[in-house]
Amino acid sequence: MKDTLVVLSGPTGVGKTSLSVELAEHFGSDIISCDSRQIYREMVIGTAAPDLQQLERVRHHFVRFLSVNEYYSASLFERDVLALLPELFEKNPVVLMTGGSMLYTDAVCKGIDDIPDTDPAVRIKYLNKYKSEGVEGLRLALKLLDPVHYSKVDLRNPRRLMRALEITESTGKPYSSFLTAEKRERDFRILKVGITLDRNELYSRIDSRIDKMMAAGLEDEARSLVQYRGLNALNTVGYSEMFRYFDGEITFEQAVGLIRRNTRRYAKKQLTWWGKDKEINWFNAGEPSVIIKWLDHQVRGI
RNA sequence: GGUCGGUUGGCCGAGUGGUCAGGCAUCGGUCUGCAAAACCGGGUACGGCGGUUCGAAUCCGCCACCGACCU
Repeated sequence: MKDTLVVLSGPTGVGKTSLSVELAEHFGSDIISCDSRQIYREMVIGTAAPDLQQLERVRHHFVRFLSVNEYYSASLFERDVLALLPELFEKNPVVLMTGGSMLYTDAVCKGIDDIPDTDPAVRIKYLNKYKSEGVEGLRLALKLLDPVHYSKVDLRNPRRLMRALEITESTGKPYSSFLTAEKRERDFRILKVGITLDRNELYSRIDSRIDKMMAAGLEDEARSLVQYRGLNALNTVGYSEMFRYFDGEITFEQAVGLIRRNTRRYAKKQLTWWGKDKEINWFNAGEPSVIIKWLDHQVRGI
C-alpha cells in the first residue's frame, strides 16, 4: 500500500478537530495540524486548539509548539512537514493532516517556490514607505524594480506589493523571476477530503463556538497577550477585536459581535479557496461514518 | 374627531423633480513565505392608489400604518 497523506479541510467551526481525532484513531495515525494560529502555545482558547483530552488521544504535530514572537510561514511549514512525514509513514502508511490554513495546506500538497529569505530591514523599509507614500509609492517602486510582476499583481493590495518589493530588493532579482508556479511532485499519495455544512448551520455552529470561547475565558487570554498585539500572530480573529475593546474603542458586546462576523467571513473565505480545488472530495460534516467508509475504500481498498 | 410629524433595499440612514448617497449585514471573488493576513466586486429601495409633469422617492389628492399632541 502506498503511503497516503489524507488532507482534511473544512471551514472554521465545522468540526474538523473532533472528526480528525476520530479519523486518526481509526487509521492509527498521528495528526499533522495545519493551522497557522494553533501553532502558538499562548493562543489556545481563541484558536479553538485541540484540548488536552484530544491531544492525549492522538499525537498532534505543529500544535502549540512556538511562541507568538517566533516567525513562521507556509514555506517553513512545508519544509517541516516534509521532514517529518517519512518518520510518520514508517509507523503507519496513512497520515492525517487537518486544519484550516489554506496556504499551508497547499504548500504541503503542491509546494511553494523557493524564495530566498529576506532582510527584515528591507521589510521595514517598505512598510515605512507604505506608511508615508501609501499604495501609490509602492506601485511606483515596483513598476521600476519588477515591471513583470507589476503587470500581474493586484495593485491595490499593499501586502502583496510590499512582499514583491522586499524580495526584489533583498535578492537583487525581480520577484517574478522566482515564481515558477510549478507543482512539486510528492512521493506519497495525497487524498483530499473536505467537510462542510449548510451555510446557516455552519454559522450557528460558529456562534455557539464563540459563546464557548467567551465562557472559557477568551477575554483573559487576550488580556494576557495584549503586550504582543503588534505581532502578526495576534492579528487574529478573536484577539484583535478584544484589543479594541480593551482600548475602549468598542464595547464588549460589539467586540463579540465582530468576532462572530469576522469568523463567518473567514469561513467563507476558506470555502472560496477550497471550492476551486477540484481534488477535494466533499462530504457533509454531520456524517463521519460516510467519510470513514469512503476513506477505507480509498486507502485500503475495502 | 382634529392638528402636526413620520413611512426609503435585511437593518441603520441621507436625499427632496432628471448620472441607483453612505454604513452595516449578506452574497460572490482574488491569492505562491506575516494567509484567522491583505485586497476586490455585486443591491434601481423609496407605504398604497390616483394625479401634475417630457420625467417623481422628491410636487398634489385620497387611503393605510406608526408616533406626538389637542378636543
